[in-house]
Amino acid sequence: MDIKIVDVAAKAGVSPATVSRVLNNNSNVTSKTKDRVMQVIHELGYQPNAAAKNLRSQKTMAIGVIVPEINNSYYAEVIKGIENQAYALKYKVIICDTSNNKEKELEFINLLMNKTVDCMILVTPMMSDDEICHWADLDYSIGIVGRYIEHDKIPCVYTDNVKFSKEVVNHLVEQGHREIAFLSGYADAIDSYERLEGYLKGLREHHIPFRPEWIENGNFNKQGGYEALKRLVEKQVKFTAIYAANDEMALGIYQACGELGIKIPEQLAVIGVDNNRVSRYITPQLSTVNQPKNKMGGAIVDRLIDQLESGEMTENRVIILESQLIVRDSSRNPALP
Amino acid sequence: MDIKIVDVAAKAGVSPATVSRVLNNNSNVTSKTKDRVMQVIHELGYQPNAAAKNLRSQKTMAIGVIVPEINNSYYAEVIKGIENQAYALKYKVIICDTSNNKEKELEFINLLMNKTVDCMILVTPMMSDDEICHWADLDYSIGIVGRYIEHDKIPCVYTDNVKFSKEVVNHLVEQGHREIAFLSGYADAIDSYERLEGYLKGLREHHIPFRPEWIENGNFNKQGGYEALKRLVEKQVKFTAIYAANDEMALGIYQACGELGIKIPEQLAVIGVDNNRVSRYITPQLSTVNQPKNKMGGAIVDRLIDQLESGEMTENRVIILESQLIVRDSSRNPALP
DNA sequence: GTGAGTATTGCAATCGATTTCTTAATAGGT
DNA sequence: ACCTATTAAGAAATCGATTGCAATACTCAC
Repeated sequence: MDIKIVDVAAKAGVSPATVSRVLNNNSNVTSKTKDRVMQVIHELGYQPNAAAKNLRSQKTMAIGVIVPEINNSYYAEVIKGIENQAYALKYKVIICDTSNNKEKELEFINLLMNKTVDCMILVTPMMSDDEICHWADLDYSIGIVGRYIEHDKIPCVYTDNVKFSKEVVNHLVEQGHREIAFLSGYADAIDSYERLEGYLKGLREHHIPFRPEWIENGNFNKQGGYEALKRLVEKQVKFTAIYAANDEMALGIYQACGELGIKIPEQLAVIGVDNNRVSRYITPQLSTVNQPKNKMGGAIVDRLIDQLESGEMTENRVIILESQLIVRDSSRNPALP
Repeated sequence: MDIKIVDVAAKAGVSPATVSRVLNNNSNVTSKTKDRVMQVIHELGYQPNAAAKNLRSQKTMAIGVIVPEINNSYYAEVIKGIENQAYALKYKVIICDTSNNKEKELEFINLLMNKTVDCMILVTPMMSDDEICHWADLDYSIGIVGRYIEHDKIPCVYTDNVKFSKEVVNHLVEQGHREIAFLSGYADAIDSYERLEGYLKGLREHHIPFRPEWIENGNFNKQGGYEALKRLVEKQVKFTAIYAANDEMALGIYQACGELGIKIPEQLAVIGVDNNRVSRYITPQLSTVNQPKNKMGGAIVDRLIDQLESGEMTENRVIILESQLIVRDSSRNPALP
């Protein structure tokens, strides 16, 4: 049915080898035969069979990407960056959405690494460092977005959670707050841990004694944020500001405050992380931290492909990109000038 | 380096053919040898080489998906539905983001259809019907999301743009409006055309004479919506309600109204399409039309794979899913009970 | 015009799994 | 116990492109 390289070869009066050479490296082919072959290729609309090509050349020109939720805007933006750079480098992108399911994640990794893709990008906050190192030890070519991994062979691109979390605390203190609650995400996600760490360091830098009742968990989703705030209020915890480990939970906080009649930012300052689309449109506008998501995606692709094609470790294994505190109404003290 | 089927065969004391049979159809293998082979497979951690498998079996178990913007929530949700169903049917998903670039789109289609994927899903409002039919005539196995195509071989899943647009107009009329503007998207997008058609039919049903100055173009993006509203006001067009062909443009309308001091919904009723995440959070809450995006993605996968594996056309080539008018504050007449 | 050297091109092996065709082994019936 | 029917397993061809090696054609100098 389909047209094969032998068909092209026959019609052009050359051998399949020559056709292949025309299509690939082009080394040592007369421009006359080259033209003739190209002519036939266009006439017949020939396209090389990818499966055969992959098998023989041991390359697929494909990158696998594993994300927890493709419809979450953070991951969608990272993927966008990956897509763009992959396209520029002539790679295809296979996306695997794990729905936050770790089983699925492992399954995908196994599925893809058998010559389905040349390398993989993990954008997963759930998997442990050890597990990730394990894959790399098996000579799987992988890159990580959003966290740091201590392993020679694994390029990482991320923003410094600890650093920006300290900045968040700093900002809240500047606005006059001394009682600052923290709303964490999944307990086993690396981001939760690091943002908590930054929060604690921030408190310490301002000599604010930490109180355990300030910390609640909201599992990174809106419902979790809503419930967490209600718990805090019910337990009569005293706090004038709250740092949510992502914007999604901050939305839940807004909802709970609405129901409880708590005014933002007058009675409670709120700040999130992610710079979700919604954060700019909600009232009052939500302060947040913006991460260069597109750039992170692009950078990891660059690094991985470079490593893949050069066959050796790239110079800058670890790339830390700057994130940016975006102060909006939800955390601004109206009493200050 | 990697473990191959012959290695497994050797260690298990059988032929490669037997190992293959154990892994695939399992027809005619003693449970004793089967167990032994499985044992060895696990010991060695053998995974079949996908490239070889694809070449020999002429199948890739992969679906290509072409979308204009992966970070647009509408497409992200459709993709999520595709991903889930593909996973259930053991297919992989290759995503191609065209950034609304038609050249790129054609390039991707050619790239993928050469045994890189078994079939493709186009979620593209830009390509013409003729072009799409052209691919199908070349025996490319494709499915369409979001529009109807007149072609035997192409399964389509969509919501009825005309129908819900009439409902939108109907709703606005019920709220007391007779002067209703329409904000279109790209002129060459099928959605723009059909929503306009529904809008016009809606006006006619209510015997409202149509005025050409009511129609503006906003290219489906926020900036376009912003500029379009300003143009309408500048031209002193009279209208008390506006139907934006998507929520994104409605956001632009909100911004323009804010600057011009136009109150929503008191002075202008606004309604969009898409049920964007933002629409629920913006003030006033934006009325919109919700499409079952996940379901659309899942349905097209079902249909395509069914067709692919049965080898014949599925019964329900055309699937029309119900969309749902979501009335919120932006279009509710405060004077009505 | 001849020979050395290089530029083109073809032949055939190869990538790793699947599958058809055979052969060997087992089961079943009388 | 013997012959047939059926099942289990192996040998080898196959999918379609790439590539090392061999062969031929061509160029140029003397």
